[in-house]
Amino acid sequence: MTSTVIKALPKSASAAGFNVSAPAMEMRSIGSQALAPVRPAQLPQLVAANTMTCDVACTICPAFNLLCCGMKEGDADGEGRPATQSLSATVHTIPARRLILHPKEWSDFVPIICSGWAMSSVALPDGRRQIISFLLPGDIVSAGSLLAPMSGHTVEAITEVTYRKFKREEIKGLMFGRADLLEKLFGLWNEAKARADQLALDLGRRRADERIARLILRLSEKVAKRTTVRSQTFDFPLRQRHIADATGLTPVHVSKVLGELQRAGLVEINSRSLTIKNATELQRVADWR
Amino acid sequence: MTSTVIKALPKSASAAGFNVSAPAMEMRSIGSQALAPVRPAQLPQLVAANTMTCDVACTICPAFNLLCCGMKEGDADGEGRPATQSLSATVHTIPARRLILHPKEWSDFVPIICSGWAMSSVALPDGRRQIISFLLPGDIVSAGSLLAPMSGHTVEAITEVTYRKFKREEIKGLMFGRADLLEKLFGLWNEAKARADQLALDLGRRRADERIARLILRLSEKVAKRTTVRSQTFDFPLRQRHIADATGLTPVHVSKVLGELQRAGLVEINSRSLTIKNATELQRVADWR
DNA sequence: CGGGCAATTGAAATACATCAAGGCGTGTGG
DNA sequence: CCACACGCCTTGATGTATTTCAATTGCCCG
Repeated sequence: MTSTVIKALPKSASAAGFNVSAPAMEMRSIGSQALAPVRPAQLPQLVAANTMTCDVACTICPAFNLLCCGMKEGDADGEGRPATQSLSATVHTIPARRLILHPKEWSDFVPIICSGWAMSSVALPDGRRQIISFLLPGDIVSAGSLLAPMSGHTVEAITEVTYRKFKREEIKGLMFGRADLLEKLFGLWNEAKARADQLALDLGRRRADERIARLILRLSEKVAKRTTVRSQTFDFPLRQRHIADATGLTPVHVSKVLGELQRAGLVEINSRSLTIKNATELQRVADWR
Repeated sequence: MTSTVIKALPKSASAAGFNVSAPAMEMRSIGSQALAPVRPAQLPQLVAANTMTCDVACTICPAFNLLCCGMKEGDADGEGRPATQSLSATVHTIPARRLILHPKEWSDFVPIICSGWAMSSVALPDGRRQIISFLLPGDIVSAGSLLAPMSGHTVEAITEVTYRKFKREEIKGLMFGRADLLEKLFGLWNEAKARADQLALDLGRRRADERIARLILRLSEKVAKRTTVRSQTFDFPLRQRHIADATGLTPVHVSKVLGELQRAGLVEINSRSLTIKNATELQRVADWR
């Protein structure tokens, strides 16, 4: 695992890569040039479908909104705090299936996904586990972990993943006293809680096909938020085991239900990519909204 | 529904009643005497098993910890803010089965349970629903709702319930800038999220008997925190329908499993009260901790 | 005293899990 | 380059947990 320390999170630094698909990605040392204004226009033009430019990713990224944009807009209350400039992060790249956060670890760091897919789950000693959320570029690994080390969760890379680790204490120091940043944080919290509650509703009260269809639609929307190009096809690196652990089902049963959905022409999955072929019907199955 | 406006939440005001059991309770106008030091010793001595004195309740009550104790301890940073004194709340008493918070309502108030049992749930249009948590005296109706109106939840009284409604804006005004209060709030929030995630794990990956046994043990601990007297028997106003909606099961099936648990001599339920007769075995069934 | 909610119980249906076998793709070591 | 192992997916047969349906009882409350 490589690791590079960078200073702050300037707009240009995000050029270090936020893309949804997970290509073999190299670490770039962006420490020294961090403040040089690299414009997106100067970057390689690979804005293909389902590939996220840094612009879009940073718009979504809570870290960016909380820590950077918030910074600029926050000028209202006057002070150019030194804390702002000293916010540091280390960048890490890890292969698929590696852990980003161990369930027992009480880390002083807050990881934020930069590229690739990860998952956050809770598990029983006997191996049964429940995936709480899938993490895509721009996602904070558990909003709650921002201000207090919360554990019991396992965070694992699904594809190769690049992420930044911020020091919790620095973030806290920055946020306290900034009402606007706190407001944004509360927004994130409430979203996370609302999703958790919806998950409980799904697991407790919906049947297998509903759950799976809903998972697909949720992921589809989540991916869509991270891309400029609308498309019914997107990268889908999940194994059926992941779908099973997210929906509280068995891999075998997931295979059967997924097979039905495909035979019915609602979706199509091949070579790690998913296409929604009949959105309205899929939404009907999912009892969407 | 009666309603009385009181000022602040002084230690003595909690004498207005925090008890776990839900007797027919009358509103007491505590507005004018709020600041008179009514000592618990002067109250009727009904400290029976499972009856909570205001002392214990206030120790537990997040509102009290956040808004009152925090107040006193917070003297470290010097200022005696006027906001502190102007924190107001209305007290309400409602019968069983009445709603405290409507799913679509975007309320400007934060309710806190003072007596009785309530439940917080999310529901589907077709009537299926999932109980997210049971609320006992001292519980804030959703920690997240403290700082942003979060809805989609239905909060319903199970027994007759007394609760206070605080103005969100006042609470926010009080909390911002008080690092110690914010820390406590984060703690509450993280607890809530952790419970929600455990709930998802239970619903997704445990079987009926485990879920029910765990619910009983959780409630037992929750009640125990609110009483001074240790006892294996406690008030249990839940209908099997509530257990079903909390565990993602059917009332019929709850009846069967509960019947087995009772026939096996693990628990006993009669006349709205529950006794854990074989804790160790119940914990084994529950796969506890 | 009657009506409605709550709980119990049994029989039948069904949704999902488990078990088992085979195919397919992919990486790996000979 | 091939053989092989391994993980992943599929499919069918079988088992089981849970739901649904239905009938009965008790109880509380008007």
